[in-house]
Amino acid sequence: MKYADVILPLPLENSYTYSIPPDLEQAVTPGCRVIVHFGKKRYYTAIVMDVHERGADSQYETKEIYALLDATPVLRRPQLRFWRWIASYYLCKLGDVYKAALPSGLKLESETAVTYNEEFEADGPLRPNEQVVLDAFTGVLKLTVSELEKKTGLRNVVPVVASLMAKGAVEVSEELKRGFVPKMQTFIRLAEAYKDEEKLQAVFADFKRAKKQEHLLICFLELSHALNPVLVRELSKKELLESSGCSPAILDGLLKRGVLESYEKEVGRLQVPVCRLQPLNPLSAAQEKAYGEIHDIFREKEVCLLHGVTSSGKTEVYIRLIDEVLKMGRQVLYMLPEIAITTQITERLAKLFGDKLLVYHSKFSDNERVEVWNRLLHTGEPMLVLGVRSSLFLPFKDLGLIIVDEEHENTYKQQDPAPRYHARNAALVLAGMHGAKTLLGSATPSIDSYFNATTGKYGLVELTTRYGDQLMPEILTVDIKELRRKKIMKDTLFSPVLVEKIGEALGKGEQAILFQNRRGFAPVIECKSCGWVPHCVNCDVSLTYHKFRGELVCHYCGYKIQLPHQCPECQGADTQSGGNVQSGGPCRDARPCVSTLHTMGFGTEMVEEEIATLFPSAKVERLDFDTARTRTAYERIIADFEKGKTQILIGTQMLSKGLDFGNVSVVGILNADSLMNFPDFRAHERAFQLMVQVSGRAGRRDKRGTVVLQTSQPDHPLIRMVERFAYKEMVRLQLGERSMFRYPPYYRLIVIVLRSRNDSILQELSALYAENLRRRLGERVLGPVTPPITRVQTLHIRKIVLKIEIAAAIAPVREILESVHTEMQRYLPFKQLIVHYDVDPA
DNA sequence: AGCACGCCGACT
DNA sequence: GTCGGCGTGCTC
Repeated sequence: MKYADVILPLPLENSYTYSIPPDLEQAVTPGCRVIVHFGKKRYYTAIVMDVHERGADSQYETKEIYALLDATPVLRRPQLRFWRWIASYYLCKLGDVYKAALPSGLKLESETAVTYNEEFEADGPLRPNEQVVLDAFTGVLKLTVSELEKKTGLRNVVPVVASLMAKGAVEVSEELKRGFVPKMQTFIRLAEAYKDEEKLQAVFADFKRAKKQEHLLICFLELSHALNPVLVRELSKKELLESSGCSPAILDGLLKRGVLESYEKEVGRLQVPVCRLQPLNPLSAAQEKAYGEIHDIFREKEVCLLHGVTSSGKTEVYIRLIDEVLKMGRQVLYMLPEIAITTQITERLAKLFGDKLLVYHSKFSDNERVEVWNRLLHTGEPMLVLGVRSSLFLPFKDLGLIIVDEEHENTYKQQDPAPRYHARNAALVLAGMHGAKTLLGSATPSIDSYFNATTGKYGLVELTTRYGDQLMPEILTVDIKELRRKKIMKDTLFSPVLVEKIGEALGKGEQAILFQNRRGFAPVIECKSCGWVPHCVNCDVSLTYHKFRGELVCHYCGYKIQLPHQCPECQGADTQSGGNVQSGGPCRDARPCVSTLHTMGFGTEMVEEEIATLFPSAKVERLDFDTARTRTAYERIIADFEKGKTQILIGTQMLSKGLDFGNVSVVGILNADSLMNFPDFRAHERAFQLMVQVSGRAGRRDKRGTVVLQTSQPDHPLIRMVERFAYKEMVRLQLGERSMFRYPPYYRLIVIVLRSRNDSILQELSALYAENLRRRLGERVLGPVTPPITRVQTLHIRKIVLKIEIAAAIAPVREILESVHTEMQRYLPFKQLIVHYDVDPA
């Protein structure tokens, strides 16, 4: 008897052993997907890790593998090694990695389906809920439990279904959700019998009045070259009907005559390659030099950091390297942060690399992602994958190069569900497993990478001139505190300079970008009579006012309510008291003339509203999470701005990601303070990166751009450094602080996040937890601390921070963490805590 | 993660 | 007295 150890897509510690049915003994191999029954009901897609003959000796009863999904493994051998590394370094379960790694089209799960029994007649009165569930079956016989819950609006239909089943009204079964569905298309071919010219002549002679059919057949012969064995090609039904202009009825006539035949064929969803590939652009002298240096560095080092100012043409250098690696017959992974993968870059690469290019992106459909996966799995060809974080998990064969563009982007760190991995750092490990080189690129490298590059761990290459010797933009810092004091900026978000510069730009047919890293209309509203502020019921945050939708929304959990007509606390009494606004900014009545509610602070929606009144004739658009929900919406906004359909683009940090616009002469940073003043050791690094990246959007081929930087701390050292694009100075200053306060890159941070619904248990046990850790790790343990946002989704949060010497091995630390965790489980209320680790938090 | 078992409050 | 709330433990 053979057994397979499998891993399940669940956060479980261990692998599970199933017996292999005799007829599958040969076929089940590591890396294959199998369907297994796990628990009382559910079926899951599991991955075979190991096949062996021991087993059966243990306490539990071994179940049999239910089905084998793959004739050949869906994973390549090194991938499992990579999964194991992620799980061990980022302190999570292998099942978490599995869940993140496979596109969901490859992870079929079972779901309970409920079938209505048509013969059912109630022999007694049904309870109201039972009737509601049965009523959902009008017109359909079968529904899944989740469909039923949606349709009935009931929170928990399972018990109702159970009682209906007992009465014989319904039956339930476990069914696998549909996974990957191949895309089929109908094609048309000439029937075998008519491949002979004479026979075909006879058909034409026979057409008589059927002129349309005759026309269609001629079209078919022309398009398909069916009679020429050299040129013959497959012709889809769609193409035939479109180019001939005939209706399906006419084709049916020919099909009935038996002259033509139709057949179904699987077609790919992946982009159709452009017909002719373009040659590579020649590199500028500076690019050529950088390219040469990278080459030299790769002779001795595994990693190279390319620090190239915005518009220096880093992409051209990448393209040259990609081309070279592909020509050596190896594969390339080109990673970008999620929102930077636009049609711009995709088209550019498609023109150069044609069908060697694969794009892997969360906004692609799941079927498309499975196709990319399968394509890589079944080919050893050199391929270029343009992808996001999760593309690290694709089944590469022999990677030669990984490019991590915009390497400083913190979206490379996965935040919420485990595995909380950093794709840039994980890329280095993956590259190591393939013997590949890694190129990190950024205009504002992360301090960590820059540190590694200057201390010799990585190579460093700099591109200091912008393409075409375009100048860096001029930065005009505006003291908004002063302007407010002088009542010049009393009730507006825009300083006079900014308004003037925008006006000038519009006058010359140029464009402007306005940056405010906060979406919605205002982050807070307040009753100016009684001071009431609406808060989220689940989280410890104020609700953000979204004027467009008339809602108050929680940006942490999505909870939303309608904007109340008046203050629910005081009903808007005492309207005359005139407000207790302390903040410097302008404020608006959330419901003018009606209530005492007014706004505090501002987001992109308010910027949009005010700009529309200042420049009524300009076409304005907003680019943020709310307007760019889908790929098409996002790309439309970008495309409209590129084409000049829009003159002013307002947005959050979505604007800062590697977009190149040719006609932007003004960039406004509306409030730099909100970027700098938040409690995180990386706040200044990030603020600098954001401001420099956004500023980099200003400037045109022939003209220096202008950035208006509004802040209430114009003398802040960080602002001064942004003005001069003094990257190295910023790094030096930050490194001083980091080393003094034991932060990365000198120390490795591991955060233990403890959450609980019960705050007092959380307080007590987190202190105990930290104490236990301190006993083993001493001064390296900080906290527990309560984060600035103390409660998210009804869970209170505390954090314990570990600062580990960078040279220390992680394995002993992991052992200590594990043993302390086990120790903690002795305390019974510990079960009420949800604990996870965040290694190298972003 | 599900799902079942098991123990306590508000209803028939 | 039950229905059903969710705390706790297990799944090869």
